Amino acid sequence: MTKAVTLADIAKLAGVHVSTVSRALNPRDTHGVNSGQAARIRDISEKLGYVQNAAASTLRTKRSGVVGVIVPDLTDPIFPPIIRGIEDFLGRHDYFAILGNTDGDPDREETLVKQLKARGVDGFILCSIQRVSLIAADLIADGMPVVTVARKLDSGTASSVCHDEHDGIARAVTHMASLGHREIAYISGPLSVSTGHIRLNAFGQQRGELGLPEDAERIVVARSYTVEEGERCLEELLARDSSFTAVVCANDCLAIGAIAALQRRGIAVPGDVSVTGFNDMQFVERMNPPLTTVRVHKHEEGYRAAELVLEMIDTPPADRTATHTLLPVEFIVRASTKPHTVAAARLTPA
Amino acid sequence: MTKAVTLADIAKLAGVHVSTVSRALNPRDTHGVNSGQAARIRDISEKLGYVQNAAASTLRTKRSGVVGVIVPDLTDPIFPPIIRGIEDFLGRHDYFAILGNTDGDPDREETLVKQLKARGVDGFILCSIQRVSLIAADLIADGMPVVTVARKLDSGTASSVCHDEHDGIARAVTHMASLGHREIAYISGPLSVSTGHIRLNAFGQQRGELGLPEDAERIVVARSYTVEEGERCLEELLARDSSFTAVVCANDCLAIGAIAALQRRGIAVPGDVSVTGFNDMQFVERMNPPLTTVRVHKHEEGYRAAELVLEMIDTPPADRTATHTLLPVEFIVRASTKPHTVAAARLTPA
DNA sequence: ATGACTGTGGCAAACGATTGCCATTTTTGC
DNA sequence: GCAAAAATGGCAATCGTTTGCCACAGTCAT
Repeated sequence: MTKAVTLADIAKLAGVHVSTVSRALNPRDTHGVNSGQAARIRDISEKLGYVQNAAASTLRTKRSGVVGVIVPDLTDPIFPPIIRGIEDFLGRHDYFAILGNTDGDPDREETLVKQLKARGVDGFILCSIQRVSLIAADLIADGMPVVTVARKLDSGTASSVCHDEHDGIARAVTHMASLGHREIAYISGPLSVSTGHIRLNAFGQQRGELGLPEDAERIVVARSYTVEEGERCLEELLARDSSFTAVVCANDCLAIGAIAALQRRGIAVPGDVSVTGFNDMQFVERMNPPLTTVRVHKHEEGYRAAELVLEMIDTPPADRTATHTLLPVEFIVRASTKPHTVAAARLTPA
Repeated sequence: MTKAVTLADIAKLAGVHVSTVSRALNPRDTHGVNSGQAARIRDISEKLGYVQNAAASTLRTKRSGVVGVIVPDLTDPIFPPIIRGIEDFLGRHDYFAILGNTDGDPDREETLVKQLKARGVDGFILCSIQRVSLIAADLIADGMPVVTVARKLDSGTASSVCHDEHDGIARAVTHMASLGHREIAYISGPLSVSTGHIRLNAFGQQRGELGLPEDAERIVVARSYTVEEGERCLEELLARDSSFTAVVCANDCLAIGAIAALQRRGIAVPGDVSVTGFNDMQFVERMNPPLTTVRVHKHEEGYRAAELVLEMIDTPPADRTATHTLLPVEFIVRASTKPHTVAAARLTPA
């Protein structure tokens, strides 16, 4: 393993003290170095292929250039684009991300946060957080920069970057109504996370505003945002009452599960029942049927979140103020929804 | 920001020297500490909530507990499960991964490697590497542990974890042949990466072994593993000669693109042309039509790769020996392939 | 011309953990 | 019971950077 070039090596070659080299190489240092001298030093450093030893620098400055990113599960297709956005912004500023998966387990999340803190991360981006989180509260109380992405804290104490989920769901409901559907079911996400909560509220409110019949039986809450839960919830819905002609789902995975369950029972989508999702995950436009859904801008969401943490890192804790960014959504009509017809209203389970 | 507990804090409380504390807390240290004393120290450490300062430890030991993982693009659906596998193994051993995206650009890869080295990563897992790579060679020559995953070096100098791609393609070709297809086209991946090279060879060989007609016109090489390239390659194929009844694709994205191009021209899949993919990405079973493909075990692939790097890290460079793991594949028949019929053989572009 | 100031450089002390070496005590072997 | 060896603990150096402070010029204002 070739030994790395250090400041001392450069100093010796340049015939100056290491502190001078450090200053010449570090533009942030207010202590001046003769510009000719500085140029010469930078030259030598370049020639030797110097790269700063991150560990030493971190030890001294307490700045690691790393932010911790915690997600429930990287393999959930919603996260890769968000993370990519985060990494793209961080990379532009010589920062890196360290990733952790919680699988939705708050204990695991706590361990992860502790480990990442020990590793000296400069801030956290949390995609895993529930509406109320002791972990996040502690982190913030400790002066650690924290931003939540795609989710937010009820308390609003952490900066967040989310989408206008209320608008997204409202548009889905309006779309269904404009297609003539009146009996609209809803598969909600878990209410312990902001997305579940906000979207369910939005559904209820928009249904009211459009004067659609209210029926608590037609709302079922999933335990997680998964295809399996989508299937289970749809079965539950059917078990309760099968007179709905449309199902609005709190996200794409739930919608995919719902569609699978419907199709398995011989109920055509959108022939008999229309379904919408939320997120516009990759490839949902190629599914059978192509999914009508709410498009969110995942890359930008992550990018903005990274921007926010880096800003916070450069702001003393006392001067920080939580900002809540709401990105606009788009509504994408594809083939999983169609106008309501009387014939279709008679569901005919196989 | 609450000040972190250090060894010195514990030492003061325990009335011993910091070196003793360090040894008591570090099971690897051969220098013994009286077990009663050690227990007492561990107790105090526990009570104070001590967590080791990673920067200091890294600086001293040159071990960071971080491995660099470099992928072309995290949002390519093949990578998240692999990375998850990597992280799962690393996490079990108190290691973390730092991720970098190259977007297939070797320059970007080089920069990334340099930055990660400066950050003191203990090893690299490369998913981005081409068949011949100066970067990888340098890294290895430098004594850095390197394992490539889902790809390998022609030189074989880096350990690798891959799937039996030859078998995968052979099975796809055999499947097509057993369905009665004889005019089989192939959309290859870029030949600069091992997957492209190996799979193309496998196609040629298996086609020969089954006594199928050979026709160089029916092979087209994609510039990247993307849906767009799949579409372009299929158009190219059609432009050359449209008498094929089956298309074997080097991966799922290419297959999805090929199917899209076919469908856009009014050619039914699998009615007129059968198509296979490779990888069995998430959700391809729900596409239209559900994709017949070769399943690879992505999580395990990553998991094994992580296992390998950690082993290498614990082995002095001189004692290391490159190992090449070949995981078995499964062939999954779904609905994008069907028996060849004479009627279907007449392609009728819309 | 003198004192204050600015520009530039060096010195040395951190940061926190690890580890080779020495010193002491205890244990062991004979 | 004695020498040799093992066990245990402390000391101090070290990893590579950063930064507060001091020192020495040369510059400027008075």
